[in-house]
This record gives sequence, C-alpha cells and structure tokens, in this order.
Amino acid sequence: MSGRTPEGDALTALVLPAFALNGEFLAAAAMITAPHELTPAQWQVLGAVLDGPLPVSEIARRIGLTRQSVQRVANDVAGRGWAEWSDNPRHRRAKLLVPTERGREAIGAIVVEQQEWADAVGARFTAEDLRALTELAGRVVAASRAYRNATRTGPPSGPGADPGPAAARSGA
Amino acid sequence: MSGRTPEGDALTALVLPAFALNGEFLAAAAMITAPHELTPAQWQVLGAVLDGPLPVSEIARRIGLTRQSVQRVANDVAGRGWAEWSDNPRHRRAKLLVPTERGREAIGAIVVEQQEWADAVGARFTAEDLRALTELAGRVVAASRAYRNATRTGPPSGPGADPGPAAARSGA
DNA sequence: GTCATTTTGACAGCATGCTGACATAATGAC
DNA sequence: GTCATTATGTCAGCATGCTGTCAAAATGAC
Repeated sequence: MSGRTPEGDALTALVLPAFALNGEFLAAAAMITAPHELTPAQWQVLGAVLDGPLPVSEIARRIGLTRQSVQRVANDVAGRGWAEWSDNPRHRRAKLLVPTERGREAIGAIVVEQQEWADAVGARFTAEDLRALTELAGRVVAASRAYRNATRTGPPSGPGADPGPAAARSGA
Repeated sequence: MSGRTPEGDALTALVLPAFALNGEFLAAAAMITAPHELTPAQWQVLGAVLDGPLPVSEIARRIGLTRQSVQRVANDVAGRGWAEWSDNPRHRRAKLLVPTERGREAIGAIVVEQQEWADAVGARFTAEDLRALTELAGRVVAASRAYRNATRTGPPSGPGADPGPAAARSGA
C-alpha cells in the first residue's frame, strides 16, 4: 500500500473511495428499510414487482442477481406477508410474485424516503459534480475490466447459458 | 427511480457508480488472489500480519472488521497452512497470528500483482482525476452520513465498548 | 488482595451473495 | 410425435459480514 507511482498512490485513490461509498450507501439503505421491517435485499426484490407480477428468474435478471439468491429472498418476502405467489397462466412452473397491499404500502414509503435521501445528498453537489462522479467511476470500471480481460489466463469463457451475474460479485 | 430533482436523477448518479466500482474491485481482487488459492478476505487478514504477529482483535481493528469475522478467517488461514498461532508472552489468551513462509510468499506475490493492477488502472487517469474521485467520494460519504445522523430516530448511541465496525456494513 | 470493569477469544445463528447439481417444464428442430 | 436444448425452480453448500452471548484473562480502583 505504498505510494510509489507517478500518479500518487493509485491503489489507495481507487479502492478506498469505492469501499467508503459502498459502505455508506449500504448503511443508508439499511437505515431506510429497517423501520419498515424490510431488509435492503427484500426491498429490492419487492420493488421489482411493484409494476406487475414477475417470476423469480425475471426478477433476478432485472436486479442483477442469480435466480437462487432472488428465490430465497422472494420466499422470505412471501412468507412474511409482503407478497404472494400467483399462478402463471402461461407457465405451469413459473409462479408469479405479486406484492400484497401491505407490501405495496411499505415499498411506497421506502421509495419516498430513499428519494429524500438521494435528494438531500444530491443537493450538496452540482450537476457537474454528479456527472463527473458517474463518468469517473465508469472509466475506472472500464479500465479495471480491460485489465482483467487482458490478464485472465483461462479460455475466454464459452457461451454458457446460466452464468449471468457472476464475476462482478465473486468476492464478497 | 425517476429523475425529478433539479440535479438530475441524483439516486442513479450516486448509487450506480458506487455499486459498479465496488463490484469491479471485488472481481479484480478475486482474480488476483484466486490463483494463489487465497480469497480476498484471507489475503486481507494475512496481509495484516506481514509486518509482525498480531492477535485477532488487533487485526480486526486494523482492517476494520469485527473480531468475530476476523477470527473465522484467521482460523481458516491457519488451518490451511498459511499462518500459525504462536503464544503471546504478554497475554495468555491472545495468541498471535504469524504467517508461515508459504503464506508470506503468497502474500508477497499478491501484493505485487495488486499493485500492478492499481498502476495499470491508475495510469489511465490524471493525478487530478484520482484526486477528484477521492474528493467527490469523500464528500458524498460525508453528506450521506450527515443525513443519517440528522434523520436517525433512536438515542445517539451511547458509548458502547464493542460496536466498532457496525453501521457501515450492516446491509450486505 | 479483592472485586468490578474492560478486553479478548470463542461459539451460535442470521443475512446475502455465489456456485454446483438436478429435475421438470417449455421450446424448437426434425 | 419425438427428442435435444433451453429455461426454471429448487436443494445443498460455501464465503463473508454482522450481532448476540459467554467465559476467561487482564486491568484498575479500593
């Protein structure tokens, strides 16, 4: 972790901001959802079906998680009365997750509070600041991804069917 | 998630970059540590004792995790031969974690590769870019933390002894 | 020296995310 | 209609992080 590059300590400059941001946002999400007895993960899954019932695999696709992960949360959410499973007329297996009225209300309140958070934080920055943050982060991600692609040893990952959300979340 | 603030969609501008950065960095860490048969968490714990043996609670303090989390990883690392427990002359209970030669070599290689990653990515940015990223992220964290402090309902969290690394990681 | 407090290690359990496997339903080629 | 492929749901297990709880060791007040 010693600063020995011409650019200064690139490692620190890159990693610490990302971790700090992520940790703070997770904490904010937990603060907002906790009073409604929902976890951030449950909120995300429930929020995905606000605009209409969806099967587990479609929810997973939309929020960028695996079917298996979403399935567990969805079952939990349904078990606690925030949503229900309804039959799918087109597919015998793919039951649809649909929020109950209670779930709909909770999500609505959370969405409002979360927007308040975003507005309050965002108000402290100029549009240019926010744009710069997005642009910089995007470039960093692209640069790291390019490095990973150039460095990887194995074959270039054949066209598997399932492995959608994989590499980006392998660590923690 | 609709853009209705004067600053544009603050929610998207704040959250997406943070998640993207975090996910990419975790993936990079996993890519670097995996060939050495270490996980990012093991690397972090082992790296903490490179400069000298430390007890679990001190490692936890340094890397910002709980004693319990570090303890599990440390036991795992020791069980796999990357480190050993040595008696602490000053404290009968607090055994010291000390890397084996094998562990020291693995960590050394990982540190080098990780610096290569940081240099490669950092080289694509000006010093001003990196400075701006750090500064912006720091301001965002400060702003969100201020919002949380102003919004929290319960009492201002009395001076508990243990609860060090808590809120910042409650979500995931 | 004794006793309350703090520190530390440890065990148990929860929350999330992942991957690996399987079985079954849906689809499409033939 | 049959059969290989794809999509899905589901079970099992791993990796990390957290909190809760205890017991023992270390410390400090007296």
